[in-house]
Amino acid sequence: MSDQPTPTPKRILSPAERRQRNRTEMIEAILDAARAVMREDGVAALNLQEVARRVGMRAPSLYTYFASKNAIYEALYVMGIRLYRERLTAIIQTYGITWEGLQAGLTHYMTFAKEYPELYQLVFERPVPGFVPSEEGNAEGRKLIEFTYEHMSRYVEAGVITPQLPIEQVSFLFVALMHGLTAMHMANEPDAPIETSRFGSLIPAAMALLRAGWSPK
Amino acid sequence: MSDQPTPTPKRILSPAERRQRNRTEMIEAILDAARAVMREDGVAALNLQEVARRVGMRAPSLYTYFASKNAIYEALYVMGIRLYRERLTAIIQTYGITWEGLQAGLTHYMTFAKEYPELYQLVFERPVPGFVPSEEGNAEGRKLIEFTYEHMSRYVEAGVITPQLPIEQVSFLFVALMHGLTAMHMANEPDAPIETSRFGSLIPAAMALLRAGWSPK
DNA sequence: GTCTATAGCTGGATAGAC
DNA sequence: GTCTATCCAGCTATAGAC
Repeated sequence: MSDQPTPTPKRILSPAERRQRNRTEMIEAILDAARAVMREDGVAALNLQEVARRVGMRAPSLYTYFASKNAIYEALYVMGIRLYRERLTAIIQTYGITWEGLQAGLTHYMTFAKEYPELYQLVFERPVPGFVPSEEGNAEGRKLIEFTYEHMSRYVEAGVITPQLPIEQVSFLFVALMHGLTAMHMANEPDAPIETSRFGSLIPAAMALLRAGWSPK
Repeated sequence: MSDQPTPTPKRILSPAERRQRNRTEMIEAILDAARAVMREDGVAALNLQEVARRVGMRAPSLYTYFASKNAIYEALYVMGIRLYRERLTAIIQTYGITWEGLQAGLTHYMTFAKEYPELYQLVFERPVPGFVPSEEGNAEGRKLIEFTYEHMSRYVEAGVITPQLPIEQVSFLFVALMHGLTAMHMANEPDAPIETSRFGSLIPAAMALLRAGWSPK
């Protein structure tokens, strides 16, 4: 036996695995291209021929990877929800259940819209007439709503905010305020940095006002 | 001379005037049909052949009245802004500059979205990729913004609200909150009566909270 | 898996007869 | 002013050769 330490060998992929890997990469490339088109021309203006051109193939070849145009929307819808939730989870872990954490969590809504406008619109608006997420997509959506609600509850339980309204209503008001500020931000100065933008800079003010309203001591 | 009192005669319209009247009625009929299609299929799904069918003609004939599909969008955009402002003006005149007036004015935003969803979307969202209002349309838009701002200023001057923020920011926060609540209302229960709906019923609560935040005495 | 070819559809807009 | 006929463009999706 050799006393050379056995280096973990780079496992040679089987042909089937290699096919799988290439396929996965292709799917990612297609989704990336689709997102780029949606950003440039609008979510509803997604166009398979343009997507195909960008990944170096012809439109019919896309059907090897996605059953339809709607399947691409669907995949991106689920991706958007998961990405939003992952980022929010990371924020909570960084800040804990604190006033700063609440502010960061709210700011995240606008940040997400700015950084991933195509995913934001797909998840939080109805930009595509006729596109309705499948049951799988809707299940992800419900998970996000539940997550948001639980998230808000933790701030109340921890005493970070002491609202005089049921948590559900508090949650709605926060979401509505962020949704509205985000819409105004994206319509008027989508490229401005959030902290100093006209609408992003209102987030702390809004929070302070709301806190004063809820906990006037 | 006859001592019969001369009844004001129904003035006979000249042929040119009759043509003009018919034309005006036709234009109104076309706009009405277009709004119906937008409501049913989505603003972006407006379709000239369907509009023509509903007013009893063929698509090419529409071009006698409107230069293009975009011209129809444009006309409805301006109509939406004017209608919104007229209704708001009426509300102010009814209530005066009072707390109830402020609430009615805010509620009007959601009411307008519910009653005229196609005009609401056209004016306050960007539902049609590629449609940008002309200079005339934009001028109307600016007038509405200015009107809102002045409207809000009057509540401050009258002492109905005593914000500790610049009026511009107060105005933004109100608009953002209403926009967000309206989006949630229209996405979740567009047919519910506003006063008792999940999101419409939050309007007074939101106002009270905001007032407490601003005027904690 | 990728291609060409094409079906099949929709919809905006124009030309020209009536 | 309204029509028929048509152009033109764009797009999704499928069939079948390679």
